[in-house]
This record gives sequence, structure tokens and C-alpha cells, in this order.
Amino acid sequence: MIKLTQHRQVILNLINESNHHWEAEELARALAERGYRIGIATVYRGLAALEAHGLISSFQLADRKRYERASKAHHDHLICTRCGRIEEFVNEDIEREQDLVAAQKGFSITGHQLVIFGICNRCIDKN
Amino acid sequence: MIKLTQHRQVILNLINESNHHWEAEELARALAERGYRIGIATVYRGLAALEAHGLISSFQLADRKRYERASKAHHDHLICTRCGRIEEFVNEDIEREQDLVAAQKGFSITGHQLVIFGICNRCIDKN
DNA sequence: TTATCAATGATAATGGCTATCATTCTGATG
DNA sequence: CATCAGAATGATAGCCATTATCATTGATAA
Ligand SMILES: [Mn+2]
Ligand SMILES: [Mn+2]
Ligand SMILES: [Zn+2]
Ligand SMILES: [Zn+2]
Repeated sequence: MIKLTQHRQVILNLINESNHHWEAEELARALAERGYRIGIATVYRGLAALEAHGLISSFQLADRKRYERASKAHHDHLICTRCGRIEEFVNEDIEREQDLVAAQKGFSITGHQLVIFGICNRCIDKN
Repeated sequence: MIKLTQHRQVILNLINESNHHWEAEELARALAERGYRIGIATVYRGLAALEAHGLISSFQLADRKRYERASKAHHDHLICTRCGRIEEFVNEDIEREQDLVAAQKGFSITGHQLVIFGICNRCIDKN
């Protein structure tokens, strides 16, 4: 079992109390703002440990990893390439078709990552 | 128009003559094996230039970019996490559903990336 | 209390990629 | 040709997210 140290608990709480997709440095900044003095290496290690034990989940976006609550059903992401806004969605048809594709190709599917890129309505309205 | 120097032509040929998803260092190695002495920076710059002009295409996989022929219709990828084998697929249902999802969320879709992870049949048979 | 072992923090190292800059090519132009 | 300008190249330094190292601190159990 994972040892939920104070530091890790704080990290976990921050993630659990939000609906945000955190990157490591951003989370470290948020912790610092709240008065916690946690080394950046500890943040990275804490995130890895929490994820390894299923307490949070993550996905790789471009060059950085994003962390979010694990207490959500599986979903994929829509990202506005203008403002960075991230929306979540679930589409059963897509999920089902992916299973079919994998079966057709003789793959035993273990996961997938789908990211849709676009410009969100807020950004479009700004024009 | 892009200047197709000898170096860039060689890089382009290698990619076009294969069905491979090349990473930059791997391609540099292949070039060296064939007797071409091309600096690694030139390989990176050549790949970027070729892609910028639509002569090759790429997608980001984990921490490295993969380059492939541009002379293929849009497709997504299935990756064996055991042996690294990459298969391609096209699924019109998935493509259509993505458009719907984007529309529902008010996004003007510009692209997507779908990677399915799994264990390929060759790897499964080895057990 | 003591021994053990994990967690932490500061910081060095890693790895893919880009920037810099001096040098080499290329391809008009006179 | 000779010259010149701009692009391409190569060696290498720099960048940046993340991981590794290692000395120190902390928690737990005997
Ligand atoms: Mn999410
Ligand atoms: Mn492909
Ligand atoms: Zn936006
Ligand atoms: Zn395989």
C-alpha cells in the first residue's frame, strides 16, 4: 500500500478538489501559493506514486503530463489550441469501434488515447 | 517552395520507400548505415522542413515524434506496447463521431490524435 | 532508544529537440 | 569566370520536462 504522507495527501486533495488537468509545475506553484513548501522532486515523485496506486490518473499532452482525479469514469479530451481549455467527453460508439478495430488487427487492447484539437466557442466568439 | 537539397532528398526517399514510422535518431542511424554523413541537426531541420511543406507527416508518440510518408490518407495508429509494432487503421464511424462530439461541445475541430495501445497477435503467440 | 527503511530536498543528469554561429553551398548577376 | 547574398549545414551549446543521485530527515517497529 502507498504511504499517504502529508505531502502526498496535500497533492491528492488539491487534485481531488478540482476538476482541473494539472501539470506538475503548475501544481507545485499552487501548493506554494497555499503555503506548502514541497520540493519539486517530491511533487513529481508524489504524482507518480499516487498514479501508480490508482489514486489519480494522467495523460500525456504534447510534452507534458497532465494529472486529474481518478474518481471519474473513463473519458477522452477536447483541447482548444488557442486558450488551452480542456473539455471532457465520452462516446460509446467510439469506444466500441476501437474495440472492433483492435480485434480486427489482432490486438489485445489495453488502452487508448484520443485527443481532439480545435478552437472552442469562447475563442471563436472573440473574433 | 522548399529547396530539396541532396540531404533532404535522401531523407525524403528513405521515408517514402518505407512504410515505417521513423523517429529522428533512428532515421539518422539508417542514413549513416547507408553511407550518408548528415549531421543530426540537419536531420531534425530537414524533417521539420519536409513536414512544413507537406512532403511527410508526423505524430507525437510519448516523448518522440514519428515521421511517415505523407502519401497516405488520414489514418490512426495501433501500437503494441510489447514490441513497438505499429499498425494503421481508418474507421469512418470514429471520424464521424469525433465531428459530432466537437460540434456538441462548441469546438471548431482542427484535428485529432487517436492511438490504441495493446499487445499484438505476434507477441501474444509467443506465450 | 535504536535500527531500519522510506521520504524528502537540492541539485546533477538525461534525452529529445532547438538555437547559435561559423563555415560551406548554391545559384543568380555582371 | 568572379562576386555576392542568402540558404543550408555541422558542431555544439542551450532548453526544458522529468528522473537519478545522495545526503539528510522522518516514521515505524522491535
Ligand atoms: Mn479529464
Ligand atoms: Mn501511420
Ligand atoms: Zn479556447
Ligand atoms: Zn507486439
